[in-house]
Amino acid sequence: MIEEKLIAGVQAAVKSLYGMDTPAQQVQLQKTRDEFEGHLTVVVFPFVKAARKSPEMVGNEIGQYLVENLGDTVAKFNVVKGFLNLVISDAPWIALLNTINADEKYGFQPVTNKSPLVMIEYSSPNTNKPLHLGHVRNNLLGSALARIVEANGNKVVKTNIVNDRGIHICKSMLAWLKWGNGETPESSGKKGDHLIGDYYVAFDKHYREEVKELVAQGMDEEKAKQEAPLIKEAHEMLVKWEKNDPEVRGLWKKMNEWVYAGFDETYKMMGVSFDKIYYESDTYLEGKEKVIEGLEKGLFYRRDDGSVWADLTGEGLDEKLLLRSDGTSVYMTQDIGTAKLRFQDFPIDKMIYVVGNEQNYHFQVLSILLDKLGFKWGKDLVHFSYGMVELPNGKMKSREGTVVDADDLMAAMIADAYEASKERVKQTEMPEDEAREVARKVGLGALKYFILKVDARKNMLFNPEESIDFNGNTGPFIQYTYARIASILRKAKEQGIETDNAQLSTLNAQLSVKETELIQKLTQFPAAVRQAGTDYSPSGICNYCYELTKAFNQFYHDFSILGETNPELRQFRLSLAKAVAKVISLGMGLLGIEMPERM
RNA sequence: GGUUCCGUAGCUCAGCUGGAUAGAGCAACAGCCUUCUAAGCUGUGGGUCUUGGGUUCGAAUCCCAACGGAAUCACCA
Repeated sequence: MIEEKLIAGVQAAVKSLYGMDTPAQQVQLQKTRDEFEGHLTVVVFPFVKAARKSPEMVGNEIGQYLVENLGDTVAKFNVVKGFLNLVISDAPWIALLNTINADEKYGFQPVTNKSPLVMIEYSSPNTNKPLHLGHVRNNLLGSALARIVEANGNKVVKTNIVNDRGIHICKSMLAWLKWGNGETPESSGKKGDHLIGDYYVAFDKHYREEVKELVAQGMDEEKAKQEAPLIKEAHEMLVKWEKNDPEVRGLWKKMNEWVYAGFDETYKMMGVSFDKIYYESDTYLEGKEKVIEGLEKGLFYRRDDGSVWADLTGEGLDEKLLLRSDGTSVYMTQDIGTAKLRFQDFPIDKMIYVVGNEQNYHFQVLSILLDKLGFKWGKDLVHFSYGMVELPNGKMKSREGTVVDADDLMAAMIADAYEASKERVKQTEMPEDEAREVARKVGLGALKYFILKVDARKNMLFNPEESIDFNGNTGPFIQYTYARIASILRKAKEQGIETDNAQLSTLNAQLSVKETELIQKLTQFPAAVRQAGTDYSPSGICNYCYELTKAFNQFYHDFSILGETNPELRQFRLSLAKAVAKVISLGMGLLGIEMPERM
């Protein structure tokens, strides 16, 4: 509101002073740097040529004009080099604070029937092992993105494509048959996904021993990998699965159910959910049809051996296989099939795939193919490509036992948070169940913030030796600030001070710089949400929340809220604190981070 | 080799639609709890923004090249 007014004011000033018409975009309005006095700064360089005066003179003339014509908004100004710094008067800030407090969903765009429908795919696990840290990054990014996109006024459908078929599942099944002795999640007390993961590992171990033995007998290693009895057996199982062999299918179904039950627990703890889940066993045949259709339309071509290809050399890419010579599907074909089903189920306007950056090429190709096949959203599909989580020694490797398990990690974070809270000197007496609940919020908050604050594109480092911090630029720092405000609001209520929907009018006191700048920070929230939506950037929300929190803590340190003797000023500060708590909670809520009322 | 991404303080990271003297956190050191929660606040030290060119009033930010790192280029998924 203030900014629009100022931009119009500068336009009018330039027109009146120098006779020049200025497009609004050319008026550069930015936040004044901390070392100068002011809230907003106009960069005057663009007007210097037309004015034929020095930047300082131009700044002074425009500043003077603004004070004279926008006196209710611009209190005073100063000019440093080519920068015109404007001090905004108190009244507009108080009005803004009122609007923030009046709007429960401040900064969010409403979703209506006319809103575009955005489908977001994330998670996409294999059913042969439990989720690890890499999946955690995927899930947190995906679910945060879904909330951010929704907050920007889109209908969102969260989807998950589960890779439930293929040779990897057969490996687990085979190992379970051979060495499982009928072990179930109930009999062993293990989570289903961990149980299946253990058999996958067991398969791998025995298989490698077999290969080693064959090599020792003089067989070529490549050949040994194909000829090892275990892998041959697994392949036979896969063939049976594809032929719908009742026994294999029965076992497959049973073991997948165990895995899903395990995943559900993990998802629930992580706080992620889906509106629609697809299974590759349902979609992998669908793509074939689409490819044949494309073949008939002349989009693709068939080679002599019967395989089907897309020629993408015109797009600067290679040729891509779509159907093997034996007629079976490849990965790309499955994704086409999944797209087909999804489009039947939902009127998709935009599709976002949250998938690691190792698949950049795949999605480049998929976009072109879907476009050729007539999916209106194919061309503009978004591959939200994120970097790997690396350990100090490089990637996680299951063979070396360096995989960071999602369940273990979350449990460890919660335990750490619990300990940290016990160690605190000023620990208020808290019932045990509340202490556990707070530890859950704080532990998970630390983990989520740690992962989401990093630019998604970048590879990030996780050191299992060092526990994730609870101090500094962290989730708990922000949660702590929220809890402090909650505590103040509780105390205010106890003292009979009204904190609900108190609309402030002009105060009988002058606001401090820290106070007006805090309101200014609050007014930047809608822009932060918008920016995060257009950039697909959860980390932008983290940055914003951190800056806001830091600004509040400085204010909190310097000023007393309940101790303020001027009742109007006290009311204002309560109102300000309340708005900060709300915006923190909305922002962190977009990231899936919960706020504790005390900690 | 082709393509894409990354390179900012000892470490982990912001800042990148061009604007003022490049910022946080961690780690180190020095302060602040009889006062609304010290998971906080304040201060000190720490930089050739990988390098070299270019564009311009102005470049960490845009362009080109080099160097370093990562991913990918399967009848695997």
